[in-house]
Amino acid sequence: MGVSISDDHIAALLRRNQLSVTEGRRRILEVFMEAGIALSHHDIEEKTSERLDRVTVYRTLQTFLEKGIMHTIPTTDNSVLYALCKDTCGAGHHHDDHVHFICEECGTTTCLDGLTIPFITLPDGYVVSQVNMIVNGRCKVCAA
Amino acid sequence: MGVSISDDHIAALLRRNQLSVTEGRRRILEVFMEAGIALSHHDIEEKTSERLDRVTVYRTLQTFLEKGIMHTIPTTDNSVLYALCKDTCGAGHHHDDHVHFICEECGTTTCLDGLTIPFITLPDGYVVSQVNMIVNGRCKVCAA
DNA sequence: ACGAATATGCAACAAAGTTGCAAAGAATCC
DNA sequence: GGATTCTTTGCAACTTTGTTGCATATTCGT
Repeated sequence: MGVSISDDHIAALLRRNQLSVTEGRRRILEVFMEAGIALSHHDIEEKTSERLDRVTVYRTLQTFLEKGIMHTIPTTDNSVLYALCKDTCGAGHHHDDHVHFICEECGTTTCLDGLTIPFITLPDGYVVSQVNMIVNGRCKVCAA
Repeated sequence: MGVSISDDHIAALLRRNQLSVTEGRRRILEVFMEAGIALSHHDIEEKTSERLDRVTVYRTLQTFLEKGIMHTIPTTDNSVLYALCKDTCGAGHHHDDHVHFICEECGTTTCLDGLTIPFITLPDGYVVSQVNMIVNGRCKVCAA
């Protein structure tokens, strides 16, 4: 089996973050890149089952979060969503300042990368480290 | 045991929302009013255990959400948080447009009622129904 | 105070997430 | 390229979280 260009890209991404290149990590990153939207743990399990153990998926996502390869997206219901970070994100410094959109109809969550979260001023004494903005509604496809 | 003023207030709140006044509902609302901050299901179980069944807590919170007595707050980790709505909220029309603050140090989540979420314009085709804004950082007490 | 309607607790279950450990797989060094 | 070392994976067992059906208890209207 040959290694395609995007496989190389994935391998490079992993090595850049001091992670060994394994089949499981490759597969999970592929799933995210193909999907292009934010995915829940459950989504990932479905798309990789018969290949990866539940526990492996948990641990891999945890690792990706720590390395800053992915970030989580808060949702109004219980589910935690994971999404790939832009290349400009590193382990320490996240540039995760874009708006997230969750469609009530089709359920997909997209990163609105072009839309920066507006700056807000908190009451005295509060120190801000991260701001999240989640918009619920109907997406381009469903609202049409 | 006499009925205090705040008990009366709680009873009135329940009746206003077409809910019968029960010991469990009273207790849960009391817990929230005493706490003054957003609580997870787990928090509530702890503070009401020996009195209320797990299932009752789940069902009561669900009911409060439906009636608009409470709202949920999204968090970057898994947990779902519940908070009392302002009196101006009703079942249909939520005025839940304030910023939520989660302290990384003490873990408390507060509703910054005075801080309204700034208006944003989404790309063409998107229909907005709700906007959430969650700020992570250090609260007044912990940052001092 | 009585009867209808609703809420509660229990039990059993389903789903989600965690931990320890042995085996398999990657990376390193020669 | 092959052995060694370190990391990752899968399995099993478990904890936590959330759900459902049903009998009992509680609330509310009259």
